[in-house]
Amino acid sequence: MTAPATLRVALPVPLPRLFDYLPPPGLDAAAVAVGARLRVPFGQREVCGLVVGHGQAEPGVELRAALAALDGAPLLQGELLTSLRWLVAYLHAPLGEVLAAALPAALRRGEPLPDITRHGWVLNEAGRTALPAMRAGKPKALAGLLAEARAEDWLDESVPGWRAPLRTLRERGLVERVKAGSEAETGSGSLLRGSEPDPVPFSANTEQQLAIEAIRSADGFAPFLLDGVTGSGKTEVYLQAIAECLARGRQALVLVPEIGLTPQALARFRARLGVPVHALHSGLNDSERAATWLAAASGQARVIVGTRSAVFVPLPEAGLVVVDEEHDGSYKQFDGIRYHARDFAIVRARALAVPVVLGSATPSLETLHNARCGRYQYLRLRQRAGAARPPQVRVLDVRKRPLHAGLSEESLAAIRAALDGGGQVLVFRNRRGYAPVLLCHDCGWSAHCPRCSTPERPTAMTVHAHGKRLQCHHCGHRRPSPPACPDCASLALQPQGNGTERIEAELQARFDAVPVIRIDRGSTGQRDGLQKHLDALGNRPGILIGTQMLAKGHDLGNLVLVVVVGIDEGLFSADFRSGEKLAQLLIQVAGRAGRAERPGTVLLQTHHPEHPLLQTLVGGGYHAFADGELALREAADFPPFAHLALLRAEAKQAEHPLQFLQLAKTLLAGSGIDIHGPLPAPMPRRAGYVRSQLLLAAPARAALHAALDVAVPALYAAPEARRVRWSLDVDPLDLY
DNA sequence: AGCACGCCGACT
DNA sequence: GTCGGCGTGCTC
Repeated sequence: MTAPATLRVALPVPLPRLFDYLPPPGLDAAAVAVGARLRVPFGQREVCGLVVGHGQAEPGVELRAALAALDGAPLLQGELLTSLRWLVAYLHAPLGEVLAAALPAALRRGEPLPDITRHGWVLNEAGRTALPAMRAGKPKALAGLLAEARAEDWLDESVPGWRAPLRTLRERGLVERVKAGSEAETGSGSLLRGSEPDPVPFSANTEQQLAIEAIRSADGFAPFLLDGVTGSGKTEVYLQAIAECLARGRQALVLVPEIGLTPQALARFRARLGVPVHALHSGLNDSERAATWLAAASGQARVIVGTRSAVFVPLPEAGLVVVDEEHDGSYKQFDGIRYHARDFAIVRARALAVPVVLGSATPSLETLHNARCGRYQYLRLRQRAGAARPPQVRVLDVRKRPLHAGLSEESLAAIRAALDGGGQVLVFRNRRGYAPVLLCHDCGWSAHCPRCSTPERPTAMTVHAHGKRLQCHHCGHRRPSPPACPDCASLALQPQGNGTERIEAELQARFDAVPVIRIDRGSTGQRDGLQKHLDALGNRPGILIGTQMLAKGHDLGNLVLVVVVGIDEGLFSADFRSGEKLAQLLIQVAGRAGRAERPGTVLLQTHHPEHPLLQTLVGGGYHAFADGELALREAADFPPFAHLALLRAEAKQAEHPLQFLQLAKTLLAGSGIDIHGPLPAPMPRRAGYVRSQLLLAAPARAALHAALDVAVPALYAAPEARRVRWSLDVDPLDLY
């Protein structure tokens, strides 16, 4: 007698293994497809997993039967499933967790597939008869449109408030509801068609045409870096490439950063492309997300624009992938499955054999390096569209100057002048969660690690124990905080940091005649809250105060001055990527000023006016900075010239993370990769947990992964692992 | 990750 | 006397 057939199931649990089940009662195992969801008993509970294979029961192992197969056809299959398996190997993460992360939450929980049938409205016989005689008004206007069947989603986008006049037509018995593709639908498939593409002719300059032509002539997988300054028309290139892709009958996927998916941006895509554009972002509820995901899987959705997790939509008819603002840190997931959506987008484009366009005014050094090595085709847009002129950038030395809530008197005078001239001001506080650095306000001195610093790359020591102690986060070196500045003997040593609240209070007191609006997560509810604030301000003089949220996106029509405070932490942060992040941020913020006819001014307040990053950036722009930074990274064996992974662990008892990481170090020793640590994390205590980490580095990616392939399974099995919360971060963006 | 089982402190 | 703290172990 042959062994019973079984189902191999990946479950959403942090265990690096699969589980075998007998098929649900009354069902043959072969009838359950790979890629379908399966509800199974698991311990004392029920969970929903994915079938990833079939097998045979081994003698002596008691298997439980699955409860129900949830899908007749696979949900995950083909290229997406293959790419996700690649991701599992790359992240060294459990298959079940990765597959769960790729599914929209509603489907992950095992909910039934939502109905994605599209409906529309069309005039019936009576309606066509009545139309000519109708009184002018909204019902008649709508009736005119409904001479042809129109989809509800098209009406949502094109005819605001259409449901009220529709009600009138329905009460008079003039219209009927139809399904897309049904016989009642007049015309040929008109429900699937959107509005006509915007007839406004598109005028590309030479550089844009070259870029469009290069993307058009790509055959199969072809990665592009589209490197263009703010206002150079990257979006126009995307739109042309997408239109081309649609014309070939293929789907397009566009990834945007979290703050980039504004209603205005979507409206522009919709107006220009003439097909429904499916948005996938945090503002949607679970069933809307599931519906969009399925619409992509069915081929119904032709253009999908979404944030990080949209990289997991199925694309059975893919033709193009775009990653806008590819340098943006929000593409990296920071908990759970720590994937990078930009990197995974490239993997998928390769598997799908389609072009992938990475766009940015400030490309990440990884991408820039790939472009310069010839791995990506390098497309540059240097010309700004229209009359926009770049802003004037000035570095403001604030050493020994009196500061008012962190603002120098020169900055305050500039703000006064800008407001008096009827302009708007943005006070941008750089705050990216850098660990605090001790700084001398009189001379700019800050503490550097004597063991890890080089003249080109000083490594800051971070402030611990309420300012009493300094510690290097690379080598663990510790010393007490000095009572006075070792360089100038000043007592004006202070940990960096002036919150936006204090700046707001100061500016409100000084400029009480104009609105002072603080924008941050606390003061502004969600994405729409910010837009409402901006709408209320209009073009009137006023002051905006904020952090990253204000760096880009929303247009401020009358912005003439940007004051940037708090950049010194970024100049000397312990994190090797802080310079790159600061440079990108400063360029992006500067791009906010002077987008109108008059050039804007950007003031950079600093205790380090001579710092090479500022000098290079102001003098030579982002690419001059990137040249220097890449040389430093190469000399110091940092990415993109080395590959990193960070093993983190935390527990309430300090010895547990150390024991765990020590074990990891033992498991990895002898594999030829560099191991640094275990070190206490720069912010070692959070909510009673003690955190520690082990940094792994290798010049070649293969060596790093070979070492992890051996060590990670052993870590899962180790008793030390159960006493800590641990995670592995491949290609970490932050070293903490 | 959940969830149960199991063995020690402050409460009705 | 029990309610509940989180250490340890297991999940086809």
